[in-house]
Amino acid sequence: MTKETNPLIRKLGASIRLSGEERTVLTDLTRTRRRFASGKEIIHEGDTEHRAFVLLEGWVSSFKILRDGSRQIVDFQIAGDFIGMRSVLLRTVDHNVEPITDIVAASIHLDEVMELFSSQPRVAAAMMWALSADEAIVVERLVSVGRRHALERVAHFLLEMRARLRLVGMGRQQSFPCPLTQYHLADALGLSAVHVNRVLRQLREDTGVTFRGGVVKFGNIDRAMETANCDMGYLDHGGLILE
Amino acid sequence: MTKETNPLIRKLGASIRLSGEERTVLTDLTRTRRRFASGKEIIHEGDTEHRAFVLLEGWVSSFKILRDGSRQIVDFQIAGDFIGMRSVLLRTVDHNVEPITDIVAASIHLDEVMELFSSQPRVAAAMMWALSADEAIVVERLVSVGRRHALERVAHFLLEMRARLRLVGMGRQQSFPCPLTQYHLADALGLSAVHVNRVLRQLREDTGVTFRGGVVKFGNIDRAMETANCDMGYLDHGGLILE
DNA sequence: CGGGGCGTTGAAGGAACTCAACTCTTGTGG
DNA sequence: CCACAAGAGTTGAGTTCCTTCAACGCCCCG
Repeated sequence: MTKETNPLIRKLGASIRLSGEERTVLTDLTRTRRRFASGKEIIHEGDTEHRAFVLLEGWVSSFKILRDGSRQIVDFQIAGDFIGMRSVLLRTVDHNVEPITDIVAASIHLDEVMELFSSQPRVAAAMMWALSADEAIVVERLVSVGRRHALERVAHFLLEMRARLRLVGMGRQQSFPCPLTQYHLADALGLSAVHVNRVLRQLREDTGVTFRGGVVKFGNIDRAMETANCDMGYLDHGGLILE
Repeated sequence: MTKETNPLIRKLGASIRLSGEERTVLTDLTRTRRRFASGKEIIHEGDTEHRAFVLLEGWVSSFKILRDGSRQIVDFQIAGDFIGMRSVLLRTVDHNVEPITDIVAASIHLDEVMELFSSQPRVAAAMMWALSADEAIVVERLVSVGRRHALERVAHFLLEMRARLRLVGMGRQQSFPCPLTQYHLADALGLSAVHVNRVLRQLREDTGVTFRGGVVKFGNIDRAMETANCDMGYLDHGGLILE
């Protein structure tokens, strides 16, 4: 088997063993590719036209804006992740999506997905599995923001991104590329940017983690894990239960 | 049409117009009923045996426990809500579920749901719609915990529960039954119980909202809405987009 | 070379927490 | 029927974590 370059296939392949036909279906599904520039919102809260995508390259953030202008980032998406699926069945879109980098995404049509459920139930189940895993990430973020201290929150987040990226073959054991700013961290973790900065410094001093120049490096993974006070179990779902 | 008493049918009926046959299917799905006592966990984190339910009577909480013993409640479920669906496709269950009151629930088997997708695609879509709406609630809670002050958070939460209960025909314009304690509020909203108590007092003085004796009463809904700084749009999904 | 985005640091203030004591209610068993 | 315990709610005092405000440095790009 050649090394898989389609990140969706790579990701779903982690949950079930995909047949040749199933790979073809997924390849077809991600055929209509489109580029979007960083910083230009592709989905807006309140839209009635629903758009869903599979992200193939780059990073995006999904977020909500409050009346007072503050922002809560719900999650970041990386290659292989779905975008906008959560509200695709609802009347109006309930969040915004903005590329953090320039991205390549494949647009998904609701009809295609519905069709998939009857023609390719295994693939559909694998999609549901991936969406469940995405939801688990949001839930874990809620736990972080609700009950963890800033230091734990940041350490936990960086380890989470490391694990997610490795799942789609990006990043290494001790580091990963990361286009986020400290403002992104702040808005994702319910902190102020100033405090994120201070916490990053402490994290650097304590565990050798650096967040600079678009790269996150871990000096000592174990110490970072300890600081995060977490085992990342919710990310390693170990394949779809159907298999 | 007689007044619907099955809360699942009532809820899904809000998203699509259900045919007689579809109602029958849903009635069958919720036929195997079981009682559980309050306080006795019915789903545990780490379980490999997966159980999903539809809640028919009572309230439950879904939560995670951290190493230090603190608890983050992810969401409460009320009549008509699904329980445990999020991790039903994952290898291990990633959260705990505990009845807050004595409950009646119908257990759902994965096979039945899979079957539903091929035999009753409209019903399946309605189920997905409901699960999307549930996820929207979790996302909105993340926004609350991340970016709203305690007073807004509590006001917002009480208004949210009011809206959810009305959707399944429980509670009134100005009040609803609520078996939660201040500790539940605290753990759901990322606050301490002591602070919840103070905030409830302020809310009572400001807007006439009372939280006592198992009942929440709103003195002045509009002022409460103002305090919550929110429009509840994410709850009113106005039916499935397919229709 | 000037501006803007991002990062860094200090100082001061505030929102929420912890600790601790006390009250109120409820249920239960003597 | 009362005593008592356990759970829930209330309040005060002191503390901590995090925020806000403000200033400044860096670096890249137009």
